[in-house]
Amino acid sequence: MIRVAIVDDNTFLQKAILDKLSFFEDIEVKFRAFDGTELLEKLEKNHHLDLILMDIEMPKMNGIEATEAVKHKYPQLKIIMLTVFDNDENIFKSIKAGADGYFLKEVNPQELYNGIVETLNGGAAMTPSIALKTLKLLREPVSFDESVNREEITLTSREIEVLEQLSKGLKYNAIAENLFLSAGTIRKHVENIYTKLQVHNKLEAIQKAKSNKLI
Amino acid sequence: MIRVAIVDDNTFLQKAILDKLSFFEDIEVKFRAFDGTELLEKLEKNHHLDLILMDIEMPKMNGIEATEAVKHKYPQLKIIMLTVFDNDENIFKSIKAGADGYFLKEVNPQELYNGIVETLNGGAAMTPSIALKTLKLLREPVSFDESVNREEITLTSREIEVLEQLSKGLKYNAIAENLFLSAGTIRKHVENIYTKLQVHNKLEAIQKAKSNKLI
DNA sequence: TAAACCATACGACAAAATGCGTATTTATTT
DNA sequence: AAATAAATACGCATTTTGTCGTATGGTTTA
Repeated sequence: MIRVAIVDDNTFLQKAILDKLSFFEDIEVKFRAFDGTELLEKLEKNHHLDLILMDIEMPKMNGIEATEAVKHKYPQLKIIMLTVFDNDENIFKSIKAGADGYFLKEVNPQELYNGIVETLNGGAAMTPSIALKTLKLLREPVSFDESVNREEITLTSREIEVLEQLSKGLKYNAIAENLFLSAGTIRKHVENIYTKLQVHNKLEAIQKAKSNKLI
Repeated sequence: MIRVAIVDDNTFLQKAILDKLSFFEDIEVKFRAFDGTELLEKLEKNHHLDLILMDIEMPKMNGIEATEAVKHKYPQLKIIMLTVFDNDENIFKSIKAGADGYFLKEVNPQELYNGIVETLNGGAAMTPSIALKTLKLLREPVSFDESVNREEITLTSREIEVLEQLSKGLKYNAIAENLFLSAGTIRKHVENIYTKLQVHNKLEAIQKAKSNKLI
């Protein structure tokens, strides 16, 4: 059985998706949610899921933010975006957020089913019109991204130096020796870095710093 | 003052480099070593250095291995390769190992000095003939690399799954919940991963796995 | 059928990392 | 001159990691 969740604020469209899935006996819709917040709550209690069909336009937490949050906490869960809008920005942001596929809601049942199966087999799935847009986005990089997404975070040069050594896998003591400081100071720098980047461990700090081109 | 170390197994060539550097009063040669092993030993006691001039052909531990080791432990130290050979493989491997510059030993004093200063200012330095080779190497990727460097490491699918979640910054408990296992099992998997990859922490495991295209 | 490997699980100890508070000195900015 | 930011440093409590050993059932393979 393929365990699926549907996230959409529109009851009518939720029903439409349910109908499409009802043709296939090996798909079980474990639950539905009306926005990202509700999805995360329900996942807390039951993340015994394979895949999420996610709308984008939703109140409270939209599908892109939700995708980011889910992928961060449950990287093994597959997510297919299922939305009526196909503008470049949504597609781009969804991919960035970690979506595994992107369908328009007008997709027919069989294609949707195939897409789900392919995604679970480690592939990606999208309607042709979306695929074309994806290729174009790849050919001409940048655009909304970068400027929009990049937050205003500044690290001091010392902090960057520490972070760079951290990213090599060095321990606090080793970094302290390298920079002729006490280990306590390194720890304080790291602490300040975490606060600035709003993260709670090395890995996240390094990843966030890299995505913001700080290191 | 710019603090420099010279690593070369040939006393005669060591002297030649010393002579070239002697023209510049702001360069102080802190010590000399005859191979990578000796360099590492001396660095243990005194890594209050700015830059290392490194030969490639040396007994015990050659310049490429030494560069890798030094860069791993003391990422802030700059390293300029200084060798008589300019074959593609050496250049490529040196760059991979983290060298900040690459000069042939026939380089004249002023150019060497300029290269050192530029490197310390965050740039890179190399003789034009090397620069050309570098560009060519960039244009036609692969070659010796990949196949040579890549070791035979295989992780089980479960281990890869765990490693992927690790790379997202998840803690053992979170991964355990995601995969419906005990935290102890996750730790055992991680332990096995470390043994296979011959590393001792998350960061190194993730980096090694990525460079071997395991994740 | 053994042997080897894999996935699972627990316990124990040491080392490392994280979070929070506090404090001093120096430089920069208002 | 006062306020602010940066770099340095220590201490304490707690959590997380890393390393070791051991064990069991299942699967694959020689």
